[in-house]
Amino acid sequence: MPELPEVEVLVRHLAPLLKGRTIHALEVRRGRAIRPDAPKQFRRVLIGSTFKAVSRRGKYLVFRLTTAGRREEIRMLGHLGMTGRIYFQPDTGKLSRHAAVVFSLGRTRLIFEDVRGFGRMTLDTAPLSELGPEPLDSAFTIRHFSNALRRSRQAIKVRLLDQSLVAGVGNIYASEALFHARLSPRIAARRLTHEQVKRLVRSLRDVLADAIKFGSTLPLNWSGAGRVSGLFYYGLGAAARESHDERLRVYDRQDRPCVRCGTPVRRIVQAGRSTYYCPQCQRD
DNA sequence: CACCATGTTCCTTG
DNA sequence: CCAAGGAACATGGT
Repeated sequence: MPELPEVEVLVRHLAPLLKGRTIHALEVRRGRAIRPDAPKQFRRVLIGSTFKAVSRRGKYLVFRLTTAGRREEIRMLGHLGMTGRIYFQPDTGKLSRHAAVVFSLGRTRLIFEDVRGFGRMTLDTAPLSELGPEPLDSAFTIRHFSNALRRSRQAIKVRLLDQSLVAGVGNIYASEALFHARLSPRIAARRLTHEQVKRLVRSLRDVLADAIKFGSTLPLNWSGAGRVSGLFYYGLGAAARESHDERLRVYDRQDRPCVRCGTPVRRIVQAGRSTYYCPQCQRD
């Protein structure tokens, strides 16, 4: 599911539904899913508390809760890893095989499900302090970005995945933003000109904002019952699936024609991850 | 069987 | 000390 736009769309979905709901019971079915927390402590803190708000920071979901008789609010983080999903289910429904954490909220329950198990939920908020600026915030400036890039010989594509540089960009949108900016993924970060950095900042914003807009209009099946389809990991109808596939302009399009010039899209591996780009539009 | 997958963290090497 | 590369984590799809 999980890059900034997908998490943002999920947060917008969850926030109004969770607000005011109280956790009556909580089952940790896979201990790894709440690392580094201990299940006992995790349950003790959360049972009886009430959701106040849900927001996003980078790829993290930030849940704020309060408990009667407790002054400070509780913050719980959610990270979806590669295959995490969060959804509501009637209390009587059949639990998914990969349901890792189950929050009972009365007649419904909130499920954190994760096939591969790279995601997690935790009361440890330390990871937030490691994150760079939000790419869609005004605090993410060309000046700041340019300074941060100047210190690295690493390829720009690889740098974009560093969450301390800018928060929320993942493997898909890194390729998409570079294609949009017509920049080669292989250029060393420090070699980017001021003009190129400017273009990249704009492209990151455009690509991410478009994806959020697109995801917000998709008829997603939030129940968790639908089959996984595409980035949003929630069921889509056939028509929606088609438009979803066409939304990405280079990612996962190896050997297919570039949507701009027709040159076959190339796939390379950088830092162990696939990068897709058009060798014609994105020259070194 | 082989290879690939939206992410992060830890270990090693230079 | 830092930067960079690679393996590990775990499961499923093609």
